[in-house]
Amino acid sequence: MPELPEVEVVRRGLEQWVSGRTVTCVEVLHPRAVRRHLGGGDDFAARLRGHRIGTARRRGKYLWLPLDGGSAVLGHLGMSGQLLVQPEAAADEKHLRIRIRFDDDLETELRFVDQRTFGGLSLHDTTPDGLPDAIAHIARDPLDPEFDDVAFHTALRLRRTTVKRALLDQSLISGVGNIYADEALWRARLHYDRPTAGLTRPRSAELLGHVRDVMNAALAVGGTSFDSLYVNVNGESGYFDRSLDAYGREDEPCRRCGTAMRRRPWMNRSSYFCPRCQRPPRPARSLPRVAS
DNA sequence: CCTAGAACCTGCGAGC
DNA sequence: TGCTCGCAGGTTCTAG
Repeated sequence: MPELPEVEVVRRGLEQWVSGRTVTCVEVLHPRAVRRHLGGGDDFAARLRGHRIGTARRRGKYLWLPLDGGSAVLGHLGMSGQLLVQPEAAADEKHLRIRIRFDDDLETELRFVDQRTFGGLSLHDTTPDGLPDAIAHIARDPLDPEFDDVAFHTALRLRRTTVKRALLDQSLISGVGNIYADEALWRARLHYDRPTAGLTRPRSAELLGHVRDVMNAALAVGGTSFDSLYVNVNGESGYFDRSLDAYGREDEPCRRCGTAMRRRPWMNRSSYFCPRCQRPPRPARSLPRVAS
């Protein structure tokens, strides 16, 4: 479950069901699931054993479990990853990659399940503010109280790129993925191919406001799930798919003006937009030179 | 330095 | 029925 609201739903589940417990046993069933852990699967398991898990944290689409002793288990769900709290007796999932057991008698275990293996877990040292060192390059997310709106606008103006690319750039703003980018752009009536350099302060502030609004709305109903791939730690789906205005709505009427929504291939995926509310930028041409 | 595109995986549904 | 193709909520590495 890829984007910020879905990852936050998982983080809350981990905080409730895993934080405070002590690891006894770790089983790595697929090496790709720990590929970001340089020491490999055996090292991952050995370093985790015996440690108590602190409060689950998140930045953008990354989440982590701080351990006593100053390190942390960093997790990313990729495209199809799930973190599930399951009864120890429950049958293994087909794509179970990592199992973590605890020393208490709750008889539940933490499972990392991932069909496409783009996600994974790894162990890292943490910086003084508690951030795993491996994600120092990830920007704060828009729901972080310390997110710097002015710096974000300045960065947009400096980039020679387009607005959707910028929204998906996790070093500029984290947590936004393909769904919430399209939703925020639809709300802001901005075409995905608009150059960021032309955005005014009010325009980028408005866009940022829509990013926050749509993410908070999704969070309130447990996130977006089209299928059983995207679930919380108890395997339950969210309901925000019913409230999507742009993503996945090709040929359906725009909820503002009734025009048929369009889908365009974009960066090996898709962009959904209203051709009337979200007018494309003027065709690219060379910038006029200053008259001499 | 910066930006755009391909690569990394598995599975599902549509079309032939 | 069975095959191929296109498509999927992401990140990272490479080429230009």
